[in-house]
Amino acid sequence: MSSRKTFYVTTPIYYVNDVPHIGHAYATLACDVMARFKRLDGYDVHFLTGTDEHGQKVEKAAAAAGLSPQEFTDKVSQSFRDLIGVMNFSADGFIRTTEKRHYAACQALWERLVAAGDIYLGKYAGWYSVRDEAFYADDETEVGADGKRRAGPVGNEVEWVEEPSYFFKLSAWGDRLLDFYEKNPRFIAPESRRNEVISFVRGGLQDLSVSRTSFSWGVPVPGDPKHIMYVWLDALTNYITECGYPDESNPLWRFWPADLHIVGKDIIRFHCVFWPAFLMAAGVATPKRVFASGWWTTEGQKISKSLGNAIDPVAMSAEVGLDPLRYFLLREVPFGNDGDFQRRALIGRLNSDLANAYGNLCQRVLSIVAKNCEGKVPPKGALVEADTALLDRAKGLLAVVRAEIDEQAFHRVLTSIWEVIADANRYVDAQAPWALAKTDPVRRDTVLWVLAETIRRITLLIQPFMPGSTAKILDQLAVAPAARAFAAFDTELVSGTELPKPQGVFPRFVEPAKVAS
RNA sequence: GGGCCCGUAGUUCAGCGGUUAGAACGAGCCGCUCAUAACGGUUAUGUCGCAGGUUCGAAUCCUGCCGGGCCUACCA
Repeated sequence: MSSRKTFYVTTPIYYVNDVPHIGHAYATLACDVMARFKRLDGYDVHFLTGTDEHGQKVEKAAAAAGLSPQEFTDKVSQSFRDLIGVMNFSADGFIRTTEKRHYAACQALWERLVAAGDIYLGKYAGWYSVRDEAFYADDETEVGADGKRRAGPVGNEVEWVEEPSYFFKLSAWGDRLLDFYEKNPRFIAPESRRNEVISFVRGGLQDLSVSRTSFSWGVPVPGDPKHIMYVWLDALTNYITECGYPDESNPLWRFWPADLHIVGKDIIRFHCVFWPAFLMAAGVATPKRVFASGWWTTEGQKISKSLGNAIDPVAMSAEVGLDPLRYFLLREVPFGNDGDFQRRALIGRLNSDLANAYGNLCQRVLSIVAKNCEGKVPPKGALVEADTALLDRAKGLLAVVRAEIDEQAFHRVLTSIWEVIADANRYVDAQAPWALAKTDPVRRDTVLWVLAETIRRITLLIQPFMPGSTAKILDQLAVAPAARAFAAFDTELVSGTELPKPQGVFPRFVEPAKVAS
């Protein structure tokens, strides 16, 4: 029915072995901004997040908690679903790998891979450490003085284990993957990740063991249910399960292939090597782009459970406000880099960028309008050069921001917008509308109109980052909900429109502990 | 061991062959008073990690070294 361009963006599905922290919120936030931006820009958008719930670890964690795996995952999955509300994420779908539809999709994909001749039954053999629950390659082990073979970080004893396993013929896909990367230079970002992946693939690929018989919490292999599918084959499939795979008549199938998978840098290989190989083998279109985000540290330290220094997005947003937190995460660090979460930096951004620059700009302009223009959008008179210069900068922003959004360069988007905010503050000082009030009210009105109009344009563009706060500002400018999409970017505020009483949107943050001195 | 990335003002970073190396935040001084003690103007600080080399010319290219981070597959 719709001929609009589609845009499909996904978060990683989060492993339920962990409770949500700032890292999860960060990846989902980036997707949320992409989704909101594209919706405002007229796209038919689907934004998916969810939870990855299978595997031996979950099985064991559930047992330890005295719950069935299903009860356990129900509980943890819900905490991720709750994060959506807390962070004001605009997810269209939430998928769980324990859903029936997902089993169906995984099994269908498996059968397609078997039919294509890319899966065979073999034997998985290796040095296994019971303590580490992990296999080690030959060269990762060494025989000690006591004649025992050891491996791993703490040198646990290993034994030779063989178990039947299905394999995916990944070794046959190296050249086709390299070719794929070359023809699709935008497939992996940032650049350094792309280099890593290419050098990994150039180094040669081994066949991938894609089934396990050592546990049962997962998707059974069709026709051989003693085998459970390798969790990554299972997990990656979620992106097409959502679109209805294998039923290509499903209305959501229009979204495949995905435009963007945002992932953590730790799972880049699964998304950039295994996933396209599986899809190509099964004859399914490959996603267009995978972007690897970095990690956050806290005040210079790695986030770890033992230090208990994980940033809780719920508590943090309750303290400083949700939108300032969202702004900070995407402004402070170039997306794709690692970042350090410093409280001082967060407060600094909140006060200087939001309260002083943007919030105060809105407030100073709107309060002059309220006091001088009968609370209506002032009349727009003849424009002079200074007026058009500012208006043109604001108008030009949409094209700049579009381009940066498509690169996931969120910090540059915000930098560009804030340059115009600084211009607007300079313009206020230069034009001094409070002085014009006495000498030239007509000119004053035009100046105020130019400012209100500039604020409107800027605010439209900030919506994806701070949806709650920008809605309040647009309310204060009496911009109708229908006029908040980018299709209305090049309309103008209509003089004479009644405006509500202005109210500050970004209060300064003062550290409660700090006593005024 | 192999590979990738990074080291530039107090801080976070931009610049990636060409006049006296930039921005923001923070600091000093001045101005303004519409505004959330907010805004504007202005000043200051850098052996551009170290050492060689290429070049008329290098933060920018090459080599080596020092320091930091990441990847080097089957827990996810």
